[in-house]
Amino acid sequence: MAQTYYITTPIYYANSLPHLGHLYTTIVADVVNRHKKQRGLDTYFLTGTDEHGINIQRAADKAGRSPKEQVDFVSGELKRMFHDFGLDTEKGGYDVFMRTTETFHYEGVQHLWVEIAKNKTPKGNETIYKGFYEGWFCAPCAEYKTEDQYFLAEGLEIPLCLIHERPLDRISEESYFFRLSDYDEFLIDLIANDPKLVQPESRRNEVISFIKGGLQDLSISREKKSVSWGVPVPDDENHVMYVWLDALSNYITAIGYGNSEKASIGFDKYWQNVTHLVGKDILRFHTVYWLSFLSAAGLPLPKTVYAHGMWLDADGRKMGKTLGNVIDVDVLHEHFQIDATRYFLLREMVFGQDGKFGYENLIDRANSDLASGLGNLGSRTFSMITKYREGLLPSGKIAEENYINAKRAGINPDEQELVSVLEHARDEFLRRFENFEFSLALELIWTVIARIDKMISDSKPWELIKDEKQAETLNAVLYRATETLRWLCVLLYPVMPDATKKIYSQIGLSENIAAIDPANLKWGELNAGTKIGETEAVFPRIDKAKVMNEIKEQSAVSGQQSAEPKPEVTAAESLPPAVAGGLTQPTDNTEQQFIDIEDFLKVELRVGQIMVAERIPKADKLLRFEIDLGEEKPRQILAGLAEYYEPEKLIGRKVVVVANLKPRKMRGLESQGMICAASLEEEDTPALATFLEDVNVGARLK
RNA sequence: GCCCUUGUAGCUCAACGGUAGAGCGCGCGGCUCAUAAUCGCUAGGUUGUAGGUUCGAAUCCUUCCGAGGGCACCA
Repeated sequence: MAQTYYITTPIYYANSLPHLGHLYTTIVADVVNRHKKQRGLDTYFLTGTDEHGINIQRAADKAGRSPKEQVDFVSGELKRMFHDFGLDTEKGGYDVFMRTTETFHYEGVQHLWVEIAKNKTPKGNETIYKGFYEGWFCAPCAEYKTEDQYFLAEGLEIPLCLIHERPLDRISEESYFFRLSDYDEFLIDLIANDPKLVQPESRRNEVISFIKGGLQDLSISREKKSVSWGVPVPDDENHVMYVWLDALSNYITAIGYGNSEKASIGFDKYWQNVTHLVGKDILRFHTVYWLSFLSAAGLPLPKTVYAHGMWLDADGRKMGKTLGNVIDVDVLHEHFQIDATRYFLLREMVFGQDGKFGYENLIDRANSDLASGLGNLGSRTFSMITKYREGLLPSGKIAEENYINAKRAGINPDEQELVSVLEHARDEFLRRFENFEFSLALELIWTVIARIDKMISDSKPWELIKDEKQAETLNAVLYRATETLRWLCVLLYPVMPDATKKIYSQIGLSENIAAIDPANLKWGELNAGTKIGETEAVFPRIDKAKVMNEIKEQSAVSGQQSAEPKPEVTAAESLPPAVAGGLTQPTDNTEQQFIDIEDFLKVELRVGQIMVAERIPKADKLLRFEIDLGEEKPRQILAGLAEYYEPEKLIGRKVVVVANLKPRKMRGLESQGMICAASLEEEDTPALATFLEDVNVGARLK
């Protein structure tokens, strides 16, 4: 019976639309999955969406949908993207698109809860207990605030909400807790003793030092009255499970843990050898929490949790809407071959580190490595076979009496030298692949390509053809090039399934390379006499200037569009909250409050022009502005925009300023007002309020 | 604020105590089978800064400057 291999991407949170990050993780998982299948393993590949929680409710409310409609929409969009990029089941991609709103998952995760509750922690305590979750709560936001979401004003003890700048309430609610604090020693032993478990090493060290800092018990439920969109806690109708327990357990429920619907997939079979791919931002949850949960339930642990890095723009900055440096997956799909994108993603990023992604870099890679490199090697080889040998692959054997001629042409009569090189490259490639060193593995393959190119250039087949005595030398060159290409197709198949299949069939072969184990490749198995198939460019050269222009025009257009509010969102938002609230919005804490015109007029909004904008040393978020409001001198105003805007680019811009806001000190600097900006989601880039018409500095808004 | 990582040729990175390398890009030359592809050659770095340890430092230690990351209930 074949060994099994189970690989997962995170299930993506269904509150935002698909982006490059989703695509990247899923492509890597797909590559690994195809590779393991080639190696003969019985694999299972999971991706999907995480569909519960307060943020889903909010996203749904904002879009005027029910939570179910919201998650159906987002998971549909994600599936569409995966389909576009050939990652779906029909194309040999994922085996299951998991959704946490499915009934079998409810069953499974409830079963898991009960199993955990039955057991004791490593220190002999109850694993789950009832207590109170206490935190700083902002009523207008209707949520608990974490440390980075509030600030302490000078002289005050009660923190203020960063959004509303009003005091938070200290409140508590009943909650079930998982006794995570009992798992610190267990986790440290586990992670420190198994270097493969948490990778890469730098992240592993971070996780260990985090655990050493001490673990707090984890709240794993919320009262139904505050969060209703979730899996009910077994035997307590007042609670639903809170995010992580629900989300993480998808990896086991999807293959049949605790439910009968998926039992046939085989929990016992696949759960014995698991690899989780995650983004570095959620590594902790997949190690500290997940390993503890599993252990508490008496279940086997995954073999590897690998955290990959983030894609930055070509200049190394985070991608964001305001900077306009987001890589648009639809643009990728429209302008680039899927396989070129796959190759780029694996070749350009050292897996585990951050990487830079620019369309220009992608084009350069595609042109130099794929078109000029692999593609051209195929093209020149097949063309020579067609021209010189009527399209039939000659034998690579050189008779002894011709050795001298071969040597004269710079060709080693003994092909064993090349075979050793190739075998070594293959073994090394596989080793690097096992270690998730994709970029190194691919780099190595390209040294082989260079070697064959050099063999051709050195032996000059176009001259060999003129000399009858060199017929066998020429044959050997052609055979060696073609046989090497066959090997490369098999090796590169997981990364570029489509292109390698094409090249393979251009060689004239028809087996399914998805099922050929590269470890079993043997030199010489390519038969002489093979008829070269139809040849056309597998990697067409990309006209850089042209494509870059098209992309620029396109993003200019879509930029304008996204500056306009999307109709569906607008419609929903313009409804009174009571109507837009949907099914689950609790009405108690969203009391509708109207203000009088007098109230509004108390707020002095004025047009200001930014004269100076600069970063503040050691402050991640704050920018310091000097803004001309038509007063004697410009005002100093601080605003938390540093993550979203380049200060230099803001100079000269006219903005809306709250002019009579009580001055306040931040980082030792006094802020004399506030700049108005709009954002839908909290993590959205705030858009600065501005004017289409020319307007005088100091003008009042009313 | 505390902790960690990092700063090497135009770009991406390698060398991790012993005369600084590769790929891409640039320049020149050769070749024509090939997707203006390919082959060869050249150029270009006092290895962020200032000290120290050592026979010898990009590599170890310290200072400073710059960049990135981690410091939990948000998936």
